[in-house]
Amino acid sequence: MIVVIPPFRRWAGGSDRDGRDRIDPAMPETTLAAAAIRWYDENARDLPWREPDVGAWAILVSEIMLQQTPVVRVLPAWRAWLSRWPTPAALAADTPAEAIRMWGRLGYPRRALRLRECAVAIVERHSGVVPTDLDALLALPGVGTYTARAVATFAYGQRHPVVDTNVRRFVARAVAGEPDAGPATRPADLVATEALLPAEPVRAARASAAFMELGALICTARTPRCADCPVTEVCAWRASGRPAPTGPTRRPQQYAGTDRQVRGLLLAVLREATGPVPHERLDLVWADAAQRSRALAGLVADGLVELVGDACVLAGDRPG
DNA sequence: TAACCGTGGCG
DNA sequence: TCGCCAAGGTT
Repeated sequence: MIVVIPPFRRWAGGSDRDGRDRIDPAMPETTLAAAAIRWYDENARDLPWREPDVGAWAILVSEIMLQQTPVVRVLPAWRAWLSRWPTPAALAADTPAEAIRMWGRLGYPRRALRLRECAVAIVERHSGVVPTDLDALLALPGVGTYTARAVATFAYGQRHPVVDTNVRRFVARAVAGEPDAGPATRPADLVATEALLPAEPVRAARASAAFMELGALICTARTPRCADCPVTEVCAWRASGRPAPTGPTRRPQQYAGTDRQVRGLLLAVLREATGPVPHERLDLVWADAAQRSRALAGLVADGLVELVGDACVLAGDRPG
């Protein structure tokens, strides 16, 4: 396996004179981490899942909810969810339908289903305690590379690179000098971010939180606030004159007129309903019958909806 | 790898 | 107005 030494190693360790090619545990933490943490100490948002006494379950719930969903919309949903289901066991004992209802309009309702499956798995495999092991976390439904590392890091203080879209963008700019990150997280992104982390685990966790916060508040996708950035002195993107993205811009995902919109409309009706919803009621939400039935079939296949005779209910809802 | 999977707010 | 974006995961 060929290991490519990224150019930021030139200054990542604070010294490049010995030409070292691997991270020395005793090496002082990176310029980026130190500056980011200093900034984070003064500028971090007061988000409830960052409070010191918050448990792993609450952090896991926040991470799932925050997938592709802005913080402001997650805040009330997170409070309501944990108030109702303070433990994995509590959620595991309830129906998918209630989880889907509680999810409200956060979007991507399959996450509600997976979060409940996650709770079931935690009860069955881990005695109701969110596992600490990275591989055990990765094995949970709805938990991928980012979420597993985020929980292991922020809930348990382990030292892992935590790479979300904010961190990818921040590292792509500050370290690689690129105007934006690639569309998906790659192993190389984990390697590049890991190289920036302080050696001490709890401080590494703080660095990860700081990188994420910088990406969310300063090193934003559209209009980066470089004037307020704590690492602007060492930012490779700024040093090269903030070049604009060159390659083909990936087209944004479509929504209007797609099956996803129809699924959303159908599920909104079922969420509000107290009993089984006749097909005639669902017919009202979308004119195209073929697309309507395709969307409904998708909801059923995903386990969000069940057919009860000539009507529909959220999965697990009692027909009567 | 790329398409699929919601929803709402903002520039 | 409407394209773009928001703490991804799954297939």
